[in-house]
Amino acid sequence: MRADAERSAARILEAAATVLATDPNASLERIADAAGLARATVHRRFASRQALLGALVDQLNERYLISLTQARVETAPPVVALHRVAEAVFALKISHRFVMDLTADPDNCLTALSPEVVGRLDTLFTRLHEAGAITAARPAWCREVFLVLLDAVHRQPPDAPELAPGNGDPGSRADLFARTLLGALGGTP
Amino acid sequence: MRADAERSAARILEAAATVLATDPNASLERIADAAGLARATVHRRFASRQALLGALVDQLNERYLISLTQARVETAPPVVALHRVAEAVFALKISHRFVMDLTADPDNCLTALSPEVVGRLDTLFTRLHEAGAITAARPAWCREVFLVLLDAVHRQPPDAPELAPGNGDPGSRADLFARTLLGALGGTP
DNA sequence: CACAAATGCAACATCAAAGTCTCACTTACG
DNA sequence: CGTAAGTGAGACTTTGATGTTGCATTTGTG
Repeated sequence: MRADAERSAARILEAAATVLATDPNASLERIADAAGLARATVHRRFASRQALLGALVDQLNERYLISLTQARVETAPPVVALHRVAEAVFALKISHRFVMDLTADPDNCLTALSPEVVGRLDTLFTRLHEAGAITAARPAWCREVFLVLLDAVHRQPPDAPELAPGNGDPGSRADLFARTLLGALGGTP
Repeated sequence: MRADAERSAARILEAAATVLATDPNASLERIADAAGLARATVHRRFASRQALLGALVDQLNERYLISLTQARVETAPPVVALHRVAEAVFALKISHRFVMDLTADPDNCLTALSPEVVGRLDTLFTRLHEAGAITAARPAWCREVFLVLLDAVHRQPPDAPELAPGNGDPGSRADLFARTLLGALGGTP
């Protein structure tokens, strides 16, 4: 594969992430426009819409794994790890409505988040519980709240008072998110 | 309008609420099937898909208003009112993903929840804040968390341990929801 | 009962998006 | 530089959903 082809694929994935964040049902043409490419090129790089979505999910999972590793979810103090994960996730600028839609899709047997990502997230929640940072014990419940709150914080405008004074940068959002999540799961932020 | 026609309209709205809860993009044919009616009948009762969605939103708002009034959000102790509203909302069995999707839709200028519902919800949040039940001060932020957590609790299976021992009835879900929301907004459930 | 209204059924038109193909062109890379 | 690969543009087919219409049948209501 030539270098520019690879670049095109990357631009398409980036554009898809951006466009699908605000409209999970956007057409491939809108994605192509956002990427500055012709619609035909999208079809050349990705055989079908399903394939593009799959590649997007794969990329999401890869980046999640990197973030989870860098946050040392298995070894660092769990609350610290949570903040690190949150900051990394907001830096990704990925819409989690998209993930929720995929997991809720009936004809989509595979959950959007890979088993490895789910497992490591669950590890984090288990450690948070053992450390007394949260009272919720069941990782599946924690994960659900985790995802919807990511979405909620992601949608706040950059000038929301809750985000002060960082003004919407990933760190500021991560703080609000971690505080809200810990409270929601029965902890004392 | 004849009595059975009115019944059909009601059945369609009910089926639409059920089907759209699991798939916000379900076709009118699936909704018609769920209602046990022909697709043509759906088009007779509702001129267009948009009209059906509008009617669904109207019904949602009506029921919300009734619930807010019955919960006495303006006068009862705010935490009690919150529990009452939550219980009523879960009894409605309405998907809030649907609402979120509508509010996020770019070409849908009108927000799904009516100004009156939004206003009365904001009153509740303001009273919760004044009473010291939550620390979050901005109603818009509270509303966002309110909606996404409704969705999260709504999606929990009836046998989730968090719901014990009511086993998924509206009251049990309402308790989990209120506890989670208060914690998320900085209170002490 | 008798009539008007509602429904089911099927056919039809319309439309947007997905997917395929060709061809002229541009660009990367050996 | 020359070739092979990538791209843009456009035409085309297919598919699924929406919306419309006509007609026979059923059903509610005065």
